[in-house]
Parts: sequence; structure tokens; C-alpha cells
Amino acid sequence: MTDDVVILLARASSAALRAAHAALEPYGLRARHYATLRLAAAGQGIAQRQVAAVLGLDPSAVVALVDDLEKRRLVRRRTAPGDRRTRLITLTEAGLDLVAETSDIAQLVQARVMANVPESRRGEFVAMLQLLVGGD
Amino acid sequence: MTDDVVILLARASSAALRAAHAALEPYGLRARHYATLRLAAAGQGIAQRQVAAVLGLDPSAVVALVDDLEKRRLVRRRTAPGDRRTRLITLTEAGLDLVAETSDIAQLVQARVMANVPESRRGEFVAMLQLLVGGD
DNA sequence: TATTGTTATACTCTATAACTATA
DNA sequence: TATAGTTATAGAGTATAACAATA
Repeated sequence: MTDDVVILLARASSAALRAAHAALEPYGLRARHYATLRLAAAGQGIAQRQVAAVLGLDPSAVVALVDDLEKRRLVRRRTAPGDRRTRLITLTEAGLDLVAETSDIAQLVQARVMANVPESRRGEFVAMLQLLVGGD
Repeated sequence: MTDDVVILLARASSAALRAAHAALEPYGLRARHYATLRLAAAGQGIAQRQVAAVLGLDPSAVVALVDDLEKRRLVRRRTAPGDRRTRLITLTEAGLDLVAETSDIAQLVQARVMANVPESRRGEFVAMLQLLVGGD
């Protein structure tokens, strides 16, 4: 088994994405769409810039992402009060319903992705990943 | 900071790939090309199937990968003695030189990728990643 | 001047299926 | 029948630059 962390991360990430996509396929969602819905569900909506920062995407990729969700009437873009440049992504009724309906999927996928990591060490693993991607 | 392991792995992986590509750019190599050279450097060469398995790529992607390296005269395809279906990837003189010349890059990239993980815990982190991607 | 979002584009990567030659 | 490699192709993702509106 290789100990090259670049290769290991690439393999782990692609396996995790495959697991997420398999679980979300019945709902016609990709991992990043689902993550965006969950981000928008917390609080009063979220700016596209924040989605880009959290998911590690280019802002231009978030435009396409939100376009998809808007076409499916799962989210709406609202102009942020206080800064008219910023668009806040908020859930529609249908979006709220979908998030509620799929609330257990995120945990299921996490457990499946880390199935080979002893349960007692998963918190530790996630904490180290958080350190690695940056302390914000 | 999110604790979603799918998102964290995606971010970590893309950051690691960016670091690897930045370090390898002067040599005109991508991470997967460099990894393949190092795999071929160990032992009597490596079958394309093995490259696919180690790097987590589809075999058809490895064809393109090896084509690139062959065009640059860094590797050769040799028919495996004992199984004429299998092509063993072996380094040319130029390939050997390049691997020697860049022998410190892999370690440098690893250190850079895990810069925010305490040095004493990096071994642990890599071990958990190895568990996660599968016990082979 | 700097930031948010947008459009357009070129490039890379991924996934799949069909094919060959060998076993 | 099964496996290693190959070809072709469509779809998804990535990276970049330029632009409008707003701060």
C-alpha cells in the first residue's frame, strides 16, 4: 500500500464522492448540490461566495451549481439586505421538504466512507482533515 | 468548519493535487505521471493494471497516461515474459535520470500538503487514510 | 480600487462501452 | 470464459479571463 498522501487523498476523495453519488442518485442530486442545500438550510441562507469557500470551488462553478438547483425549484436567489452585490441562496418549500426527507443520508454516507476506520478514531481523523484543509 | 468527510476529502484532495502540480510544473509532469514513473522505478517494471489499481484510475485512463510518458521517451512498454497480454512499464535512461533528479520532490510535497498537521501525527493520519481506501 | 456574481471558453478528468489479443 | 490492454466518446469538473454591478 502506498504511503503517498497525494495518491491516498485522491483515492479517498473519489471513493467518497462515488459513495455520496450512489446514495443521492435516487434524488437526482450530486454531492455538491446536496451540500449546498444543507448549507442553505442553516440560518437565513448563504452567499454564493461562502458556498465556494466551504466547498472549495471556484465562484464560477457555484453559479452553475445554483442554476441547477434553481431550475429544479429547490432554491431561490435573494439579494442580500445590506449588500446588493451578494445573492443569498435560500430554500424553497420543495427544497426544505427534500432536505428533511434526506436528513439521514449524510450520516449514512459518512459511515459508509469511513467503514474501514475504527469508529473510535473517526473523530480524530475528521479533526486532522480539518487541520489539513486549513484552520478557518 | 464543516465536519462532512466527503467535502473535507474533496478539498484536501484538490489542495494536494494543486501542491503536487505546482511542484512538478517545472518538469512538465502531472501528479499521476510522476507517481507512475516512481512505480515503474521500483522493481522490474509494473503492469498497467497495477498502475490503475494503485492510483485508483480506470485502465483506459492509464493507456493515455503511459502514452504521454512514452511520447516523452521516459518509459517503454515491454511485453511481460510469461503473459503476453500484460505490458510492463519500464523506465528509459531519461526516465531514470528524471526520477533521480526529482527524488526529493515527493517528500517536499507531502510535507507541504500536511503542513498544518502536527508532524508527530502525520504517520497516524496516513495510516488512517490507508485504512479508509482499503486494506490491500 | 476591491468584491460579488456572471458568462464564455479551453482543458482535463471520468465513466462507459465495444473491441483485440491472449489466457 | 476471463483478463490486459486499447479506442472512442459523452459527460462532468476545473481553471482562466473578462465583464457588469455594487461597495
